Amino acid sequence: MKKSTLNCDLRSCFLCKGCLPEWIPAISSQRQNIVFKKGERIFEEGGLATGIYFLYKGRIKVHKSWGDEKQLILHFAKEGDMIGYRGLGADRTYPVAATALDEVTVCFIDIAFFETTLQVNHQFTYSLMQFYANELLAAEQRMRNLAHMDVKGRIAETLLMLKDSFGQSDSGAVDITFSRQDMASYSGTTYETFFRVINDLVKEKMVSLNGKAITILDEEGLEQLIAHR
Amino acid sequence: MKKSTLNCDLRSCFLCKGCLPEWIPAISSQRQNIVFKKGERIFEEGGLATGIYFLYKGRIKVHKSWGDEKQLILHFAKEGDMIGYRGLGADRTYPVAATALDEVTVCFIDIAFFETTLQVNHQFTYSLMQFYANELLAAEQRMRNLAHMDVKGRIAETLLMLKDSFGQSDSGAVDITFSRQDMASYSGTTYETFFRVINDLVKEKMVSLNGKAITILDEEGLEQLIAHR
DNA sequence: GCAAAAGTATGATTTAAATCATGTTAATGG
DNA sequence: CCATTAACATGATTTAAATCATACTTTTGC
Repeated sequence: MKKSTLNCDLRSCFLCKGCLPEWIPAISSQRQNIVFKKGERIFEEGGLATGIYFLYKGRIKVHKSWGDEKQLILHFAKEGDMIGYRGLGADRTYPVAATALDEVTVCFIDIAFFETTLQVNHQFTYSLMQFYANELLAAEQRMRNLAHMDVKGRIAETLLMLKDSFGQSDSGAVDITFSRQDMASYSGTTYETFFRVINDLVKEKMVSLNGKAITILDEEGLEQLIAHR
Repeated sequence: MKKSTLNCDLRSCFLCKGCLPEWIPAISSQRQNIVFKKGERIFEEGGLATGIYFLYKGRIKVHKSWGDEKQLILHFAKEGDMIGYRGLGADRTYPVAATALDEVTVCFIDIAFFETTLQVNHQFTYSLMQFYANELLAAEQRMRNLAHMDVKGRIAETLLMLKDSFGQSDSGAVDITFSRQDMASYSGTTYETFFRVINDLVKEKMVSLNGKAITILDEEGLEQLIAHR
């Protein structure tokens, strides 16, 4: 973690897009651009919530752990995404941890300033409320999936989600490059099981492997694995 | 479902407590008090979101189904609670269903009026945002539990949650009276497994049974089942 | 440039929990 | 009030997925 030389453009993140134009200078004077190295922890689960982060460059995983071995990845964040917003809940601690997956540049907004922003920008507060509402929907959907969908379905869902958010490589194919470990943790399974299921999917010609990358061949097929049987 | 003769008191629900006093007359003229019979569906999963409900009397379960057999209960609501707020998300349909567990009286607020309320009552919008944030936290906690905690732990958690929200019977003991089916669906397991685990807990003297009711004897013990091992 | 660590690959074994099967008891609506 | 359905109880069986064990391969920090 170190101060960045690169400053964000004050217009591509959720915060800057949602605020009154008059408020942008205030943001500009308060924001701190910070760089994290690959693998570095941005904040810890249970740690004091000091502020909100807007991701300017790179990828971050947001996760919650069980014991010290198992973790569930809740979210993969990319450019433009906001993280740390879970710290706005009841007890002002982060209920999750966040780790950089690449070298990452973030814009940090102090929690006190963020709250002032909410008081001043009513429309932004409304957008944030809607944002939370949608996150809640998604979380409950995944809750149901963890409870009732089988692993294969959950992995199919993970692949499609990753394709939608991170897909489209330069080659035109929909390549996905996260570690199997992380993709398994997002799916709520072990990496051994993840690996086996991916092998099945390759046999069934729904995906193909080129080195690390997983390429989706049959989106329809994957969607059918998700439908309740 | 029928119109209620009984009207709510305009001060005990989340809406009335969070709004400007000047807005209460507007609420009063817009609200509709409705009664649902035990077992009646208040709204359907996937149905068009028409408004928000505030529970004035009785209990409601909020659930999401998988196929037509399995369901996951997301929330048990009681007097003062708000339901239907998940319909405020992206596509204006309820992502969950709600069913009356007793005879229930609700106060229904039309979605258009609710949105006007949000525009007028900034502090209420802020409270609602915080409410969602806390729900999100809780949902993600449960997601992790479904992924990594064993059934016994999840059932212990369910019992403690029910005790906190619904406990305290007249006898002073912490009695819980929901159907085993529903408690199992909340825990993310089958009722057979739920039953077996409850038997174990009885043997271990952590709970006791008096007819339908489950009484918690050893809260500490249950909490230990939740701690990650 | 090399060593240690992190990630990947794969088969064998175990286990937790779901499913199946069957009987009993309790609700509730016609 | 009786009948039909829903909820409860319990043992036997199956199965999906985790765990264990072992080997290989790729990173990356010193």
